[in-house]
Amino acid sequence: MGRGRAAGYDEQRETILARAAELFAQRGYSATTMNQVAEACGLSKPALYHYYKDKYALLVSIADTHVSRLETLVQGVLARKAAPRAQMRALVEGLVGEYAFAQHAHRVLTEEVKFLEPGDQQRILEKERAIVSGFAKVVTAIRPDLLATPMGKPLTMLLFGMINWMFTWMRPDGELGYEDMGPMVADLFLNGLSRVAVPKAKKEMPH
Amino acid sequence: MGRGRAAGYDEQRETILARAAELFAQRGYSATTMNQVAEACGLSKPALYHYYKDKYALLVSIADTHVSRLETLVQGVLARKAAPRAQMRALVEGLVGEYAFAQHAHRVLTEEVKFLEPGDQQRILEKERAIVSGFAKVVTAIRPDLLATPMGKPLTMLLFGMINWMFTWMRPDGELGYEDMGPMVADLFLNGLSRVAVPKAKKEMPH
DNA sequence: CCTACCGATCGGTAGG
DNA sequence: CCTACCGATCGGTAGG
Repeated sequence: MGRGRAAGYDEQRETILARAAELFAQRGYSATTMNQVAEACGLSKPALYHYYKDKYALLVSIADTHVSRLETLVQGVLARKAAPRAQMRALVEGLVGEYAFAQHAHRVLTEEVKFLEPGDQQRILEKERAIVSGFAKVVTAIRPDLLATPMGKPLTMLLFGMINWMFTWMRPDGELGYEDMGPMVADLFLNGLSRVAVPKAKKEMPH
Repeated sequence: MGRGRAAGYDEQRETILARAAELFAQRGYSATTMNQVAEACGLSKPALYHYYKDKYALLVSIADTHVSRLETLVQGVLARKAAPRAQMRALVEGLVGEYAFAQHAHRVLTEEVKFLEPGDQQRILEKERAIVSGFAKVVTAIRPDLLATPMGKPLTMLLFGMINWMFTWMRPDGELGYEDMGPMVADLFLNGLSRVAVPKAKKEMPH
């Protein structure tokens, strides 16, 4: 593709996005300068602006690309009908793998959403909600009794906490790699979930 | 106490710290302006600078105060000798309670550490490591067989993930409050931890 | 002399 | 694709 565009235009855009994601993840969106992005890409600042309209376009593109990949992954797992516990393992391992593949983009997605303008933020949070819903559906398939409680979503979010937090403390040279973590997380969560107590007489909301 | 200082000086400093923590948590350290901090405190900017040397002093003070409270809490629980599982419940519920009490400071501690200068960052990460160590000690007291594996610290960090991530999704008007979450997290983790599989023939590092 | 503050403006640097 | 800049806004401080 690229009639009218130099060969390598799209590749260059992807490279820029990856470098920008790394810088945004390390220093934060608002503390990263476009000079730093340009330098990391081996480009002059005007050259950088040839590929992306402005700094904000980089942020939106990183978040959009990543959250869409995650959503596709979740829909794919749910489409393959399987036992709930097997689906949960597939979801957890798939998500950990996706994050390992794009850990900088993932940290940007989780920590820099606050810099998105309302419209973009809403669109991306919508996709995040779809991802969480997919997980929550499997959680309540494993523990149908939780449907009568307000615990389904909180338990699902605890699972996301384990996974999302991994990328703040794991080091690539650590003893365990991402491929070890997926099963460990699934194990811990599934074993815990099976036995979580349902509080009796959980307060019904008055309205 | 205030020989030479006006009455209310220390109270004013605490108020400023709380307001700054809220702004830093919402907008990020580097995107928050000293004008915004001053305005949130009902002070002029020069008045604000009367209480804190500069913007950076606010960040260090927020992080230091909060991490020290957490460390004190953990040491206190460990000092009261009790059964490991009871200690774990006390740690989790204590930590969740501390976070609920200072959720803005907590988000600053977890998300804005990157803006600390190397010396300050090291001192604070040291305290964080002490906190994690306290938890890890109880984890291996519950599952002594994990001492022979590299899983003790990762499992502990999964627990921190559940707790730290709570503050990104819980809403004060949600169906469940922080007082409900502590027991739920402890339940999920303890039930899961008891049954986490130890992979056989875990790779020994060659050096 | 002190503190607690205000209106105005400084030197530097950001995105573009 | 570069040097050279701009409009604006930042953190921090002067005099009073």
